[in-house]
Amino acid sequence: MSPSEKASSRASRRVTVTDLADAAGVSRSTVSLVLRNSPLVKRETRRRVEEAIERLGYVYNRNAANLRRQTSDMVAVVIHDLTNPFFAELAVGLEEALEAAGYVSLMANTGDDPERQRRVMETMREHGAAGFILCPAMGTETRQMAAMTGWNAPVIQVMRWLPDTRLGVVAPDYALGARMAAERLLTLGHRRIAFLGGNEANIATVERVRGYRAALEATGIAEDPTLVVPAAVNRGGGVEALRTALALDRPPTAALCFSDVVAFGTLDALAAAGLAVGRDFSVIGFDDIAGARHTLPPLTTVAVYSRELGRRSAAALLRRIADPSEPPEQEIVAPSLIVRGTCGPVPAEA
Amino acid sequence: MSPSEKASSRASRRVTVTDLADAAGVSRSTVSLVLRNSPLVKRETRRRVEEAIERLGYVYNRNAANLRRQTSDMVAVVIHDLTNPFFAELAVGLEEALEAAGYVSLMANTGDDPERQRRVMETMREHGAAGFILCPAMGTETRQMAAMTGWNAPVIQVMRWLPDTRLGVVAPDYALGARMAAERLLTLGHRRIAFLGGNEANIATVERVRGYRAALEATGIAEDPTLVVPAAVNRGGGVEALRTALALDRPPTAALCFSDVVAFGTLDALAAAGLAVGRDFSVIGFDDIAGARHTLPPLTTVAVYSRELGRRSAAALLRRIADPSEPPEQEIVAPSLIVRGTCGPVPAEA
DNA sequence: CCCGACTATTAGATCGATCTAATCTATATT
DNA sequence: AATATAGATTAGATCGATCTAATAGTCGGG
Repeated sequence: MSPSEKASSRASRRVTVTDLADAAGVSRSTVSLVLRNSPLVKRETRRRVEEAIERLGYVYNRNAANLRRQTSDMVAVVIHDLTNPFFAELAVGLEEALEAAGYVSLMANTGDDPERQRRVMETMREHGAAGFILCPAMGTETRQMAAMTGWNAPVIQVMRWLPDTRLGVVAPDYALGARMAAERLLTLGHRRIAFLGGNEANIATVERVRGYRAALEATGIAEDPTLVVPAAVNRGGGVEALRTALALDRPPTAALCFSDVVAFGTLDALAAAGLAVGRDFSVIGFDDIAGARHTLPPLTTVAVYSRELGRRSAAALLRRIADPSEPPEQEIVAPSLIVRGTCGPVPAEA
Repeated sequence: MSPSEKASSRASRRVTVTDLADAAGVSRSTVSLVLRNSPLVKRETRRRVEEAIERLGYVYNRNAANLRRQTSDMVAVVIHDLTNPFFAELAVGLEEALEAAGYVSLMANTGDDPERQRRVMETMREHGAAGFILCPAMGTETRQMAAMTGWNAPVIQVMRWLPDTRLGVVAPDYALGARMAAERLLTLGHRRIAFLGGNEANIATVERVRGYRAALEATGIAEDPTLVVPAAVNRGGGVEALRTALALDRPPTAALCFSDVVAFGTLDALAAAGLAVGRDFSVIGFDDIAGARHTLPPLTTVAVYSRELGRRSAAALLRRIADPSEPPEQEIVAPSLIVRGTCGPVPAEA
């Protein structure tokens, strides 16, 4: 192993199969067979090649191999906001499952910028990504999504989706989650229930509101559009939305929030208004992020299991990569209601 | 140009420069010049080639180009925990800067598993990553890091680093941050100050404790080892550490926490113990994550600007990719103290 | 001693782009 | 008219691996 010192110290050309072939006294073909663990090669020959690999410090070139084999072991993961813990969990679940399956992740954060999204997806396509996992940026045009169906790689939308395309989808059943949450509040006697946060341009809001309305309707409660208060999906949005709701002529006694983060803001604003959460006013969040169990009182919320959704979308993509003829599926996963301490019966004087 | 039609309608083989050359009636070389925007080609010729690109739906193959040019436009980003908002911000800053520079990010989450880290780094190396950004998993062996210096691609450690290697580092000045925080508490009259959370196997803890000790020593305060309470760097760890500290014979009147998340737990535990934060007990966090301004009272903390650190580490890596002879730098960035509401003068009766 | 049936190995083409060095016009210079 | 110069294009080798089809070598059966 001492002669190898020289080779590794020279920072020159990289070591290739040809070098290995020369060093081991065999052909490139044989080296290639060894690299791919073919049973065709004789024990002793394999040993010689492996010794050369070790001695010369050979590094396999996956890009060259993929080029020749017309395959790819890269998957594109395009998320709109990784700093949102909900999507960070998703990304981690995705990457974990892809790595386990032998794929490597090309990851990008679009910051909800459709133009940047278009750019990175194009670049990843030029890199020969075997498939795409996409959480579409707000404002993504239908045309752009439709164009992707022409690509020869499968695309799975996660968490958000555009309604009119024939691409795969993996997402929580937002409508069901919202419905379960609203039903909980109805059971507790609440009749004026607000929906706080979100934006009807976003499918995730549309679906949640749909579930919320369905629950009210099933109980025979007349719809009051003023109770649906759009707002930014961050903590500040929650503060603002609650203030708006409380200022109504007939204010609500409970609120269903777009997300846990929005619910945090709502709790802040309730504290500021001197209202006791769970007694004077009830709140339910959405997502069940890590912080949800630590609010005071702990937040009742709808768990969507984003890490698990990451694993499932990876699995769905891998299925379609393995068999492109498989039709795209819409996998809508049921969430569950996590009852903690922010909900109580409707206050007496109401 | 009509015989080419057949090729595009068959969903079979991908379109290559050769197809474009045939369609435009020029050679592959000329097509290649057009693709790279060379000024050598005549206006009219370029037009013909571009028309063919459009018509045949050509997709550039970056891997093939990189193979031939012996270059790479991929950078490896290996983070130990993306679900930690502090690191998520880092990753977003990194990816943003890399994308702007024309690179694509191979991203992986190691979950603090050194073996998984080794595996993904090896895979990314085989993909020909032009450089590596690594936040080393806890328990990473020095040997493994040393091996990377033999790779022909630059490696930058971020946020955490192993002390004995000659790789680049970009990180906050944890010692300075902790020192500033401790000095703040000393100025307010506190004499018994605890350090809560972290683990001395982690350089980030070692450094913070060093800064904390330096501040005490400069004020002539004798060191009390019982006041340094190791704990998990999550919310539960903060709860536990504070309880331990309060149970001491001579309990502290203030605490410097390993991170904001630990500080959140500390605030939880203080509330549970019936102590008023900022009056009975003072707390300072570390990181300044998004939730820090929303605690009650808002958390005084040390801001490390992780997104900016992401940009800087990307810049440092790109410099070394551009000029490999450039020596690795250690870029230790000064943080700043963000004074909010969790600190007050030392209570009278103490 | 030849033939078929294995086992182990290999020469050479190939994946999709780029690069080098050469070729071929057309125009300007002497 | 011959030559130099610049502009536009191209043939063919090349990057690092893999694949196909062919070739040696070995052995037993007839």
